[in-house]
Amino acid sequence: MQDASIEKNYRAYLAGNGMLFTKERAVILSSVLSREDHFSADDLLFHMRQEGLEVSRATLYRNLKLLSQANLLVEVDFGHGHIHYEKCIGTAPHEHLVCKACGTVIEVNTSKFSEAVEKVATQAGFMVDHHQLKIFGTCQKCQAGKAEKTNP
Amino acid sequence: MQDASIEKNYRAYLAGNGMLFTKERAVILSSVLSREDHFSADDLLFHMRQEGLEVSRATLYRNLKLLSQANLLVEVDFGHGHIHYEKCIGTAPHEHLVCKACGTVIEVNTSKFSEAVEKVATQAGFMVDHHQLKIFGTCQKCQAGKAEKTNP
DNA sequence: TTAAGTGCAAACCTTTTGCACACCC
DNA sequence: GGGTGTGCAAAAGGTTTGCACTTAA
Repeated sequence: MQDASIEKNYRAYLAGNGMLFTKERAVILSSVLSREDHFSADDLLFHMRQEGLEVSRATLYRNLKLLSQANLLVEVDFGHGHIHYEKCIGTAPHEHLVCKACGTVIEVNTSKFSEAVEKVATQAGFMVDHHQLKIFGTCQKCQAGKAEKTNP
Repeated sequence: MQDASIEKNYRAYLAGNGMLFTKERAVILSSVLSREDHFSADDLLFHMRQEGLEVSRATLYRNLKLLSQANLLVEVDFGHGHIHYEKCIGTAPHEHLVCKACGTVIEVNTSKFSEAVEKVATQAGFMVDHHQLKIFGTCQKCQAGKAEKTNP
């Protein structure tokens, strides 16, 4: 889906819920759509400020929550002490490998799990919205003892 | 594994790292081992106090982290704003279904995923320690519209 | 004896909230 | 115009930390 049509959908979502499409929402939406990685609220704020786009921290948090509710973002937690966000649209289904030694998050493209997830949940009468598989362990670099600690 | 032998292992782990086996550590270990569910630091503290077992909050946090490092606990995050802990030993492999409406966490016993997880990770040169699959959606009760909001 | 651990209280950090003002439709 | 959103600053809530005191080995 193109960004323009995502914005159109978002406007419709907002209107349908009696909410306004403000300039702050426009700016936040386009900043979010421009990111390919997973990011924290702080990351995003930092990058927005670098580009001269000013929104308050409170507004950003309020809107990240809203975008999650609108299914444009998912919240992910890598145990780094804060929430990470990830675009839903234009992102291939993938899972995360989290290195306990250096903190790196590796994405693995796979759709194998999705059907298994669906099956298991359905057996419990559960209606699936989305899932998160996180695999914790040690990345290749750290196994070789040559990674520098990053803390994304 | 019996609790006694777990304690023995833990003592060995501590000794091997130049750490002491204090009475606080003994009390926390046995409290943790007595729990079958997932619990927050605060849950545990509350229950310990009900049983007249006093440790300070700081000590509890320090020791929960230590128990995780010793692979006796895993940290899980259900997006409830705080970490949950879960015993590693004596717990069947299972995954979590988290209801977005009422917050309930349902456990689903399955070992199907483990081999798939292993395979995917190995292809990325990743050494698996443990994994967490969380499935977000709506539980049966909430689909029927008859759940009262709990926030575990 | 002495290095390691504990308790306390204060600090931290991310996220949320109350309120007055601003803005979208 | 009227209700929705924003910014600010303060609060909240879970978790961590500095420091003096205690304790295991």
